[in-house]
Amino acid sequence: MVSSLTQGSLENDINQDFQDAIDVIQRHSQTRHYDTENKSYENLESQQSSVRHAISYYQFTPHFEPPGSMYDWNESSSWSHIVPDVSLGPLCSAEPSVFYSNLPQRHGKGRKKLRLYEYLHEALHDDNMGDSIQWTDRGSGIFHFISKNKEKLAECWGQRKGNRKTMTYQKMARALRNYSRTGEIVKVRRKLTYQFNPAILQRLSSLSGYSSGPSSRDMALHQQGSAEHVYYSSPLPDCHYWYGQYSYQGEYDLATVLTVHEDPKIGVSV
DNA sequence: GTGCTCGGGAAATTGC
DNA sequence: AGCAATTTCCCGAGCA
Repeated sequence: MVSSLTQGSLENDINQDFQDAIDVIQRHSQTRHYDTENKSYENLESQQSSVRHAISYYQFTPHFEPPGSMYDWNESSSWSHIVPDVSLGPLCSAEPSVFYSNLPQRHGKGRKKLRLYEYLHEALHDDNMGDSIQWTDRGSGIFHFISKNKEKLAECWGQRKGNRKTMTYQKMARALRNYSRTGEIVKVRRKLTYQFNPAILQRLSSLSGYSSGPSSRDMALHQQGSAEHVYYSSPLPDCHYWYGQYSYQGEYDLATVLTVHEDPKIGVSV
């Protein structure tokens, strides 16, 4: 569904912005090499045991409403609009992110504002934010905030946006809850844990050059627990499948999440 | 009871 | 001016 939704209009819409994004990405790739895989490995390793315990948390809101008409998955916001203001205060500048600082400022007309979910995706690939936000399962777009430092990330977000008052995790979480209405990000029934919509994740990952596919560690983890896996076959790929999990599955099996992204039939084209 | 997290209503703010 | 996307404040609920 998303494949057909995204392809046509996306190509038309992105054009110049996408070219800009490529420029940004190229600059980025020249200036920094991310060890996100390793971070992901460590994270997964540390959480491997907790993952099993976590499964019981994954009881999704039965009243969750798929975006449907509310959210247009054709949305093709450019990546270049996430260019930082480079006006980060002491908190963030104290731990400068090359990712941010090397990006050019582009505030031309038609540039959309930086969205929170885009910032979070950036932060997930920012080593400096590794103590605030981490992937729980990168391939599935599940991430969690670190309780101890979640306020730091929130403050950076607030500074990035140039808010008058200090952003707090509570306020940022309120914005995240709004996403569950529109579908960009949904809350996972686990403490401080959220999940990107796969289509959004795929788009962000593609545009930023980060693979959203399962890492070898993911695969290893997957194989390790393969006996426990339940392979849900859904005739509806990507979004429908994703929403199906949230809407209809009584219990969320993390193994399913690890599985679904390995199914080539359930690809999300961008 | 307390602290933390979560969920959501509602008004205000900001940028396009 | 209208709208989208938050931001801000607030209240209540559940849990350890």
